[in-house]
Amino acid sequence: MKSASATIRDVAQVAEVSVASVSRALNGHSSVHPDTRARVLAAAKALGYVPHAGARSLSLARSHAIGVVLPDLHGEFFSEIVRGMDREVGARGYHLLLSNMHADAELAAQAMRSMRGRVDGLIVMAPQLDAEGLREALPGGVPAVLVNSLDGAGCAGFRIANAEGIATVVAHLAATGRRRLVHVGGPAGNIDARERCEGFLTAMARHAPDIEPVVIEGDFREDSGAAAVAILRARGVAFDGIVAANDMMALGVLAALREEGLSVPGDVAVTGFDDIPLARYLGLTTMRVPLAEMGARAVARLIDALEGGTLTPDTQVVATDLVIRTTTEALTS
Amino acid sequence: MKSASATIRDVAQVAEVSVASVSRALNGHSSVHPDTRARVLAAAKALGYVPHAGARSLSLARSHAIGVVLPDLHGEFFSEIVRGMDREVGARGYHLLLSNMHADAELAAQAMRSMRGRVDGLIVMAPQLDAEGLREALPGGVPAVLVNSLDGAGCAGFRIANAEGIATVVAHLAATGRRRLVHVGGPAGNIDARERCEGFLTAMARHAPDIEPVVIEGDFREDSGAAAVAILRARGVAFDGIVAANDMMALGVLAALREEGLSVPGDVAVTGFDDIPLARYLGLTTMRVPLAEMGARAVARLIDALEGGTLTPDTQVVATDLVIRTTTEALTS
DNA sequence: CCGTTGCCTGTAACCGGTTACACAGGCCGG
DNA sequence: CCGGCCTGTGTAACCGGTTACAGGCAACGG
Repeated sequence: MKSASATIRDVAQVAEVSVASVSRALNGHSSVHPDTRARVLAAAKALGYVPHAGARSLSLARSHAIGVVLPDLHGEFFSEIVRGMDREVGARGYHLLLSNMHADAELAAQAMRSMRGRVDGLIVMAPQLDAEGLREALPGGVPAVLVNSLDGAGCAGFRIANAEGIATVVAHLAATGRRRLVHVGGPAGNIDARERCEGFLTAMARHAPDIEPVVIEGDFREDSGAAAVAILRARGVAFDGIVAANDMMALGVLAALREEGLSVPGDVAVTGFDDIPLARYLGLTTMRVPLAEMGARAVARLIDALEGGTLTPDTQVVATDLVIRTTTEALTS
Repeated sequence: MKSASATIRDVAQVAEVSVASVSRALNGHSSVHPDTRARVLAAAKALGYVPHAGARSLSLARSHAIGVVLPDLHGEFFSEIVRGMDREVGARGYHLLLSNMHADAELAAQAMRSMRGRVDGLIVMAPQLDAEGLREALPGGVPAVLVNSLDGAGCAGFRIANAEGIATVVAHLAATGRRRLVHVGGPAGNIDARERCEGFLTAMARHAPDIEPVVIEGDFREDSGAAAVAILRARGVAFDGIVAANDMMALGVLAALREEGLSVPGDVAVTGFDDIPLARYLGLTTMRVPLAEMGARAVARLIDALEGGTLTPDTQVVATDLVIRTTTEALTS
C-alpha cells in the first residue's frame, strides 16, 4: 500500500523485533518462535514489504539470474533459442538478463563485463567472435556456457552438427537427381557459416566430384538470398539446386527464383538450415536444429553447475534432422 | 587473469590508495590526481578488476536494468515486442530482465515482486489480467509502463487501436463483397481479444446489420484457428469471410480451409491481426501493428522517466494499418 | 610569517539484506 | 542447587561498492 518501499528495518520496527528475526522469519528458518513469526508476517503485510533482491543477492552472492549475451534478436534463429532458455529458466526459478553484443570484440567484452555481479552465470552466443577475442572478453570467475561459439577458453558449450547436417542435405539433393549445387553461405567470420560452407565443399567432393562447386557469400538475412540469385543469373551459372546456409536466405532465394520465373522444385531445388517456424509454412526442405531445446539445455547445464554440480568443459554437439518438404520434391522421372 | 574476482579493496591495496580513490578514479571524477588515476588504472588492469554491478546498484539505488513481465514468449507477437525493447534498451545502455508470468494472478504478482531491487522500472504485458489483479500485483515504488493491459492503477501505458483496426478489416471485406463474416476470437479474459471481438460486432452492425454475426472463441494459437473451421463446418454455417483475432489463428484457418477444399480468396476471404513477420510470406491480409516500435516506445518512455522526466499516467494508443494481401483479393466480378 | 584557499586523499557511514556468534532464560539431570 | 543443553533472540560484521565529510598539504595573498 505504501508507495515508498519499506525495508527490513521498517518491518523490524513495526514487529518490535530485530532485523535478524525478520530475516529468519521471512526465510522460513526453523528457529523462530511461532508468535514472532506471526508478528513479522503481519508487519510485512501491513507495510507491503517486498525484499530487495539486489541487496539479497549481494549478501548471498547469488542473484538467481543468468545472463545471455547474443548478437541481436533479429530473425527467428536467436528468438527460438531464447524462448527455450526462457522456458527452462522459468521452471527453475531464475531470471534471464539479456544483453546485446555488437560485432565489435571490444563492445562484446564490455557487454560481458557489465554482467559481473548481476548474474550467477553466463550464456554466450558469439558466432562471429574468434577464439582469441572470446577468451579475452569472458570475465573470470563467472561460469559460462558457450553456444555456437568457438571455444578458446576450455568452456562448456554446445554446437550444432553443421557439417554433418549439410552433408545430409547434399546427399538428399543428390538422391533426387540434383548435382549442380550452389551454396549460399553466411557471413565471413561466423562459425556456423564456416562449418556449413566447409561441410558443403566436403560433401560435394564426395557426391559430385566432377562438378566445380559454387559458393556465394551472404549474410544470413533474407535479402542476401535474393542477391545471391541475382549474382548467379548475372554470371550465367547453371544450377539445379541451391543449398542456403540458413532458412532466411533460403526464403530470399525462393522469392527471387519465382521472380525470375524459375519453378521450385521443377527447375531448381532449394534447401535451408535451422528449421525456423517459418520454414514449415513455406514448404522449405531444411535441416531441423532443435533451437529451443538447445537453449533449454544450455540453461539446464549452467544451473546444474551453479547448484552444486560442476561444469565439465566439453562441447556437446546437437544433432540435426533432415525435414523434407516441397522445395526438394523429386523430379517426375 | 585471476580466476577469483578482485574487489575494489584489492585494487586499492595494489595501487596503495584508499578504496574511495579507486572508486573516484574509475568513475572519472575530476578531483583525482593524474598519478593516482594512473596507478589505479594499472592496478585494475593487472588484477583484471571488473566492478560488481550488484554492489554498485545497491549503493547507487540504480541498476540500469528494466524488467519485462509477459505471459510467454510463444508466437511472434511477444517476440517482436521484446525485440523492439531490446533494441532501444541497448542503445540507452540498459539491460532487459525477462520474467515469465503465468496466467494465475498470484504467480503474476510474485513475478513482479521478485523484480524489486533488481530493476529500475517495469514493463508489464498482462493482457489476461483484470484491472483488479493487475493493481494488486504491481509493486509500489517501481515505475511501470503497461502494454496491452487493463489499467486499474493509473499507470502509463500503451494499447493497440483494436476496435478501429477490426472495423477497418470489416469495411475492407465489405468493400470486396463479403458480408457473411465470422470472427474467430481470442481467449476470454484477454483484453486485446475482447476489444477486437467487440469491435467486430460493432462494425458488423454497421456494415451488415441484416446478418447475424457469428463468433467462435479461440485461444490465439494456430490450432484453434483450424478448430474454428471444423466447428463452422459441423454447424453448417454459411460464410464468405473469416476475421481472425490474430495472425496465428488466421494461419490455422487458412490451412483448415485448404484441407476442406475451399479456395482462398475464391470461396472465403481470410484476415488476421498483428502482421507478424510470417503473415507477409503467406499473403495474409492483416492489420499491421507496429509491435517492435511499441516495445521500443515503451522502453523509451520508461527510461526518460527514470532519467529525470516524469511518467505521465496516460495511455497512448498505437494505430494500426491495413495491409492488403492475397487472402482478401476481390472476387472476379 | 600566518591565514585562507584549493586540491587531493582517507575515514567511515551507508545502501538492504544475511548470518556467525554471544547470550538470556527455561528445563533437565545429577 | 548447580552446570549443561536447548530455544529463541539481538548485536554486529559482512557482501562490494559510493560519497559526505574532515583533514593534510602546498600555494598564495596580505
